[in-house]
Amino acid sequence: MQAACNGACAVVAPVPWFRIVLGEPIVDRRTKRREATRQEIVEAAWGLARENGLAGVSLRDLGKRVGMQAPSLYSYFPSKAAIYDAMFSEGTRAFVGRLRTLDVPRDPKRRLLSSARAFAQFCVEDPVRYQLLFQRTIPHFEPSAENYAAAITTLDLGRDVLASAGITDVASVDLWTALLTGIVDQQLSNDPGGQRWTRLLPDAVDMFLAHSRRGRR
Amino acid sequence: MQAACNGACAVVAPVPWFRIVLGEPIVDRRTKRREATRQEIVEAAWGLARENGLAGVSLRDLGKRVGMQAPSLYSYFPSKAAIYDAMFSEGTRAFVGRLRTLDVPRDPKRRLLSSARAFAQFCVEDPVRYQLLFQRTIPHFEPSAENYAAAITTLDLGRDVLASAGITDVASVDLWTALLTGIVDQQLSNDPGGQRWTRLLPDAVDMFLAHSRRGRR
DNA sequence: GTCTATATCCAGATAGAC
DNA sequence: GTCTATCTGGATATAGAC
Repeated sequence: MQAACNGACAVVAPVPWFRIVLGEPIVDRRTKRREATRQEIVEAAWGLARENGLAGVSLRDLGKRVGMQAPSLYSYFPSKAAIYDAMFSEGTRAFVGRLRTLDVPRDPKRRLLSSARAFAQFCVEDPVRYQLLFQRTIPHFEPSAENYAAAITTLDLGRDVLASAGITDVASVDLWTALLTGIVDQQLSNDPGGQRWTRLLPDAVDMFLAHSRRGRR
Repeated sequence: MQAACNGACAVVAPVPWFRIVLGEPIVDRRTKRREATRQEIVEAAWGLARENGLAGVSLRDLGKRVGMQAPSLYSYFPSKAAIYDAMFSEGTRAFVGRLRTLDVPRDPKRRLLSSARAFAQFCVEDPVRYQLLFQRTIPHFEPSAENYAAAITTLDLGRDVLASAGITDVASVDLWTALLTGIVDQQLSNDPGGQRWTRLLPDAVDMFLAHSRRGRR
């Protein structure tokens, strides 16, 4: 394939930008292969992060894991931050995908509990992903503007669930996010792998709804 | 005792351990001076940590700040971890000191709110200290066994406050810690310097007490 | 105790041959 | 695209003179 396309078409991209924007499949074999390798690198990075922590991902180890030398990674990503960014992007996509599979019960209480469980489950099942997406603890990395924006709109979905239960005032929403993230955080840091805190979710929903209803009387 | 005094008096300890434990003043001039320098180093380390993050404390910078070359620090601490440990120890001492200044209202609700406010205030006023003491996010550091034990017994004081309000079951205690730490965490990460979440504390206490009382009927 | 000099190790990133 | 070799800079820690 290299031989069939020497010289010119290495420079000129055969796929116009609007086809990418419209989400059409990228047919060019080389681009496809390249994308597959990028994906492979990102997955290896996740593996390393789970083993050594997010900050423990080095390009040397990463190269070793995908079977190439560290500098070769720069053919696929312009910097290490770009790799983190790709991970971040993949994480938010996974989160959106998870939300889509969620059934939406009629009863507000069930609905709130359902979404809370989904969120907690998503966080707890992959602490490193949680750390990258929701905590901002990694030394010199911040997600790119577009990725960050995507994450924000994603988190607004949680607000919508509350709104559908008739809860819209800022104080209540803030109280709910504090309660939910507090449960997740305690679970992850004090009983990783268990469910000492996540099992309190139904209790938490009861408590919260009773209180916010009382406040609205 | 070796363990209770690592670093400072590791080589020659002119002061018997029980005098330290009893809190008697250390009279030896050399030891006194040495202790003062150690304290100076620890304070400089806090300053650096507040500016560059906990992981951003390097021995080079630290030496520069206290006016000595980096290797000279090893005359005062056997390792960088020992410096973190001294910071950790100082942090827990500050926390205990804070708790002591706390008035203890008769009314359980006021008492709970009072302790919650004290905890939140302590965390929020120095995020780096909070990170070192209560989150365990710093790369290769874990507090020494004794320091960790001290911190644990300290945190048990929070449990005692709940017990004095008649709340002793694990689920309720866990729910309370999740709620409290969730508020602090949201405050620190989403509105640093403000009080968007901490001002919800009275609300949170109301909600929690109403729910736990209902559960005990 | 403090210094200089250095050891050792690791990181991300670049240059240029092939 | 991938490699080797290297640059640059950072870290903790040690050796030994003074």
